[in-house]
Amino acid sequence: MSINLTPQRKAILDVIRSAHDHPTASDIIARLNEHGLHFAYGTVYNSLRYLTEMNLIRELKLGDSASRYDGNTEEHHHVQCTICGKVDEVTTHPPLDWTSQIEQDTDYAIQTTQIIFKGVCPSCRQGQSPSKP
Amino acid sequence: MSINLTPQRKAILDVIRSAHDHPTASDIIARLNEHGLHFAYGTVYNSLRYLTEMNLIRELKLGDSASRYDGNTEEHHHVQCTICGKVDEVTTHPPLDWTSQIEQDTDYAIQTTQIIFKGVCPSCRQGQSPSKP
DNA sequence: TTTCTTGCAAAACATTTGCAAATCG
DNA sequence: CGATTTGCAAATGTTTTGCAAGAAA
Repeated sequence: MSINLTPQRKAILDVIRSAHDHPTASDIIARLNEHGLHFAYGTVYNSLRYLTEMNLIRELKLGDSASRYDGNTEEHHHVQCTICGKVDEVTTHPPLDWTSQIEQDTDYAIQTTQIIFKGVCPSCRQGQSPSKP
Repeated sequence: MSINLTPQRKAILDVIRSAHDHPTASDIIARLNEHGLHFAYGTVYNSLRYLTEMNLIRELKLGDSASRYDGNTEEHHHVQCTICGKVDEVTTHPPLDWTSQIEQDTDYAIQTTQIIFKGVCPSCRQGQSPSKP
């Protein structure tokens, strides 16, 4: 079963790949609209599911109400600013024996590890009133 | 400001504390009903928010549609079975220098780390009928 | 044709909110 | 009294679904 990139799917994939942030479905629809493209909500969500299943994008569920989508399909993690909500990538990986350690402790056969850091990003940190412990 | 445990909040807290799983709001309402308690949805959600803010429980957003609630407020992580959906605790912590490593790499001031493992639990691995989460 | 995809609207679902009534100190 | 909390219903926001029409193989 090969990949069938319809014009809608291609346009959505392009939006995600050219995004520097991690857009939600609404973000994606807004950006499509800016380009004069008006797809139905159902089509956008169908396409996002299809692209995710085909491993062309990744769906990020960071605990906000809406899923975000990431054009980077390599294994990596994320850090989200608790002030502005921005999401950045984390390419540092946990120690190699970490997963087997968890498998020993939990008796689960671990398939994936999802790590989400929350903190304050550089620009929000600069905007803060200076307070030191 | 001290903690104001109304009968509703106390009943909800009791359900969460006596649960061995990690119940969702609907689970909690169902268990309250079994005890003859019928609170309004709004009240349950208000109470869950209050209890979370008071640090008596923790809200878990594991990427499912509904939040789960955890009576264990100590720092720990979670592993979820990809077959039956069961959630277990992970008490193993990442290396101590892990957070500062991430701070160096990302330039964020890290506040919290949330780690979610996904895998197959012992009973589902054995092919047994999966226990209800 | 047969299969897949789109568009649209409605439905599903978890959660929040507005407001009046009840409660409590 | 004044502040908080409850109950109810309606609203919100995200995502899914049913179905007819359209496109493609």
